[in-house]
Parts: sequence; C-alpha cells; structure tokens
Amino acid sequence: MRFEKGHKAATRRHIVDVASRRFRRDGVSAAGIAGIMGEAGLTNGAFYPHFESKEALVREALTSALADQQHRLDEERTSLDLEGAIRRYLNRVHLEDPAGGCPSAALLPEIARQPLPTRQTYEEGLRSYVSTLAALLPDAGSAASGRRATAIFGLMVGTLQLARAVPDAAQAEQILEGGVEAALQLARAPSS
Amino acid sequence: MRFEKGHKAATRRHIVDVASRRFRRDGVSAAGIAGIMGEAGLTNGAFYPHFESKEALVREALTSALADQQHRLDEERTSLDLEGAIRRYLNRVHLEDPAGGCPSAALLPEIARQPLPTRQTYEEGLRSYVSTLAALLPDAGSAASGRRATAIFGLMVGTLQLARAVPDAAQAEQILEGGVEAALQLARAPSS
DNA sequence: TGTACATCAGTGAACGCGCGTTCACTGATGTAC
DNA sequence: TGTACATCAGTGAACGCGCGTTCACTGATGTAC
Repeated sequence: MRFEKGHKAATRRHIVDVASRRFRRDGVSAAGIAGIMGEAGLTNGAFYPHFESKEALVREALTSALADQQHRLDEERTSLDLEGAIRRYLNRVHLEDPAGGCPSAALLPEIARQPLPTRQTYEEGLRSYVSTLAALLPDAGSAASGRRATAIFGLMVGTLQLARAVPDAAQAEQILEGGVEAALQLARAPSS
Repeated sequence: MRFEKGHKAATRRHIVDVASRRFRRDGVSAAGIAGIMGEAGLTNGAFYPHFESKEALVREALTSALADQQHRLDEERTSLDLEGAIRRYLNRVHLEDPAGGCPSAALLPEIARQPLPTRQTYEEGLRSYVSTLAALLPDAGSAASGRRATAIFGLMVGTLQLARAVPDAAQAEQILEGGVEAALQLARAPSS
C-alpha cells in the first residue's frame, strides 16, 4: 500500500482522539500504549514515529480534550445562557460519558501529578475556559467575576466527580441537582 | 524472633496507614504493593497473610483515610465554626499534603472507576462527612441543608484539585481564596 | 520503457522492568508428654 | 528437666503478564537515469 498526502497527519490525529477518550475513561496511568494503538487499528510499533513518548501523547490528548470542551462552551454561549451551560455540565448524559466529557472531572488529581509541561498545558486550557465562563456571569468584566467563575467551575467539577463515584443512581441525580442550584446561586449573587 | 500479642494486628494497621498515604500521593493504580510493603519495612511476601488482594487493601486504606478526615472534622466542630472548617480545607497546608489530606481531593475520579464494594465504602464515608458538615450550616436540620452541604463539599473538593493542578503557586492561592469566599456564600444563603 | 534505488507508514518481535500473586521455607517461641 | 513437635509472622525467590520502548524489516509507491 501507499499513502495519500496527509495520511500520516490523519493517523496521528486519530491516535490522539482515541487516547484522549481512553485516558478519561481509564485514567492516564491505567491506559496503555498497546491498548490505545489497538483501538486505533494499529500495532504497538507505529506509536513512536508519531510521538516521542507516552508523556508527549498525554500532553496532546489533554490539549485536545480541553479544546473540545472549550469549543462546546463557545457554542453554548451563543445558543444557551449560563444556566443552560451549567445544566449541560451537571447532567446525566455527561455523568455517564466520562470518556467524552470534561477532562478535569475525569483526571484532575492525576493531572496534578503530571510533569510540569503537562500541568502548564492544563493551566492554559483552564484559564481560557474559566474566562469564557466569566463572560457569562451577570457582572462579567468585574474584577471578581474571574475568581467567582473559577469557584463555579470547581463546584461543577467536584460535584460531577461526587455523582460519578456514588454507586446509587438516585443519589447521584440528587447531587447533580444540588450542584446546579448552588452554581446558580453563586452565579447570581455578586459577592459583597 | 517471636512476636508479642497484637503484633500482627499492629503490623496490619501500619500497612494500611502507609498504603493510605501512598494511594493519595501517587494514585491507586500507580501505587504498588512492593513499594507499600517496602515503606512499611516488610518484604513483598508478607502482604498476603494480611490482605486478600490489592483491591481489599484499597478498600481498607480508603476507609481509614475517610475515618481520619471525619475525625478531623468532628474535632473542628467543637473548636471551630463552619468558616474555620472551610479554611482548614481550602488551605496551603492541605494543598501541599495530598498524602495526608482529603481522599476525595486526591482520588475521586479513580474511586469512581473502582469495583462496587469500594464505591460503597466511599459512599458511606461521604454520607457521614456531609451530614456532619450539614450540621454546621445555619439552617441545620432543614431538608435543604444536606443537599447544600454536598454542594459545598463538591466545591471544596473541586477547588482544591484545581489549585493543586495549577503550576503557579500564586494562582493556586487565588483559587483557594475564591473557593473560601464562594463556600461561605453558599453556607450563609439558605436557598430560596 | 525498463530498472535500480529512495521514501515512508506501518509491522511485529524483542528488550528490560515492575506489576500482583504464590509458595516453599526460616527461625523464634510455645506446648505436650 | 528434656525433647519433639506445632505455631506463626515474615522472607525471598519465582510465576505469568503487561508495561513503555526499540529496531530490523516489509511492501507499496515515487524518482533517477
């Protein structure tokens, strides 16, 4: 076989997509190269012509997942209000799809254990996401809005994680609802 | 050598203590039996007379970490108010000590991937912690207080995780402060 | 037009290593008679 | 009082396995002359 132009770049993107889902589903340290390459329809050895190391793939997969999330929020910004965005996040569909969902909810404690370059990648994605969220707040632009957007995002991440960990589905639903209420309260009440 | 009475039980507790810290520091899947046993001053083979499997140890270590956290909150309840408890959690000391700190902040996404018995163990510890937290709220005892205590805990967990992941120490501090503010706002404002 | 060679994405076996787990054994003490 | 045996916490080597990584190779196509 011979490959059309752009084939290698497309394969590379495909590997990143598969990895990004696997990392979120299984965790970074539990997801292996062989499993990722197999799911991408390739063999072990094809990995290293594309990436320098697993760490490099983690960085790219994280960047990709953060960009996806940012993209989703950007779209919601035109079609939904803040409440809509919060409800899209603290939601049964999102709860049941860690692999396709927010990388922070799936991976935050593990990200904190990654080498510096990976954490810097994360910080950038977080900053961008939070500032988009801040723009949706009633007091957008104020000094306090960025800080409160961060707290709201922390609430969303922690709440989704709690709901996912709890084995009882009804209790998980309760947790999500309580999270929505609290997030809205924070959004509506500019701090003193 | 021969062992005084209670020696084996003491060794077992020591293994659980070491494991509990290692899991929180490195993650469950990244922490190995050999490393845990080595830090406990024992060899590999001494593990299985004490525990059925790694999974069983995870369960016990999680129980132990949850109980420690509960115990700390119980103590704070008599010496501090709610704000004090929140500030003890969203705090630089806690930020820098994942191994000795809240198991939810260190492990939540990984707990969500554990087998059912482990998640049930977690759910029990969570329920107990949250109801202690609810008792500190101004509207303690009301139907809404439990739900809001959960949201406040979600906020604390997510915020601490964010602060730990971010490489810049000053930004981490900002995140913690924003989390304290938001948590207090939620605590003070009984929902409509 | 034909042939020799370069290119290049991917194959698949192998590397050393650490994982969770098993097991025959050690050696100090207690107990039976 | 002495001796044979049971008890028991822990040792340390080994098991099969999957990890991240390396590397000689394949085979289809493009290029040189």
